[in-house]
Amino acid sequence: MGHGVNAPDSSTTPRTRLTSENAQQVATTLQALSTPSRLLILARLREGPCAATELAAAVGMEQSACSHQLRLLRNLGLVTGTREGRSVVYALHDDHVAGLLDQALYHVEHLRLGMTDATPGAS
Amino acid sequence: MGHGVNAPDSSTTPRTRLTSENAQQVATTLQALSTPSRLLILARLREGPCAATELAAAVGMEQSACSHQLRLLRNLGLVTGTREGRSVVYALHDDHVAGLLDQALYHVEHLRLGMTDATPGAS
DNA sequence: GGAACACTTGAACATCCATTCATGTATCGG
DNA sequence: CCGATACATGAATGGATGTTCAAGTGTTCC
Repeated sequence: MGHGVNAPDSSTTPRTRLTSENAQQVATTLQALSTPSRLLILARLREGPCAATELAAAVGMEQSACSHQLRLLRNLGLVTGTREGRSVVYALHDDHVAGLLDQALYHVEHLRLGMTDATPGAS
Repeated sequence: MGHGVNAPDSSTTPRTRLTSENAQQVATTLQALSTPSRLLILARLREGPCAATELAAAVGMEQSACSHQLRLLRNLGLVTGTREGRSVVYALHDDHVAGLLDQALYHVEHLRLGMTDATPGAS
């Protein structure tokens, strides 16, 4: 086994039960992964820290738009920004973010295997 | 280890690399987990199959609104609906959905531990 | 057949949200 | 100081989305 973040066995009941109270907050956090731009930003940071401008170029979006999304991700505690000279270097907040990203990609990939069409708007 | 779905070790590079191409589809699927209503629906189904009306009551939303969201979840391949008498019994599509839910809850829970305020709109 | 139950569907509506454009702040070099 | 680079921020805009209301389909029982 690795030394990283270990998620619980999915065959057992999850420790954290979802209630009407925390549902909003969980949804808010997961919404960070619900848009291509943020997903690409996080995926880029998954491979290592990166300055804002370089990051924007890497994911192919305007610097301003990227900055807005980075602010959102920072408010959610998913990424951190550190001033370094004139640059601000961004990075994933901790291993849990990397884990969340990995597992999300893993499961979504396998979910798509059993599907013909995942595009909304189908009859 | 359990017999269920096993996600890859998060300390290794994920098998599925996120690209500009599949980012949209991954985002679309993950968006199913980005709203309290759908999250509650999935969490309820996580504990076993359930008829539509009973499901709506369980998550505290109007039957129509619930049906709309169920349609969305069905189009994404996350849940299945089976006619049974006059009822339509809903269930999670497979173990990957349960796994995705569990791991999402697990990571989000641990992410929130290192935070004071996750509410957007903060200065 | 017809009433009652269970669920779906469509349109209208209000809200939210990601991007763009323009401007503001901060750091470095000269 | 002043310009240039690097980011952040605010307002505006267009598109997506969740809910509600009203009507439609399907099923069971008498």
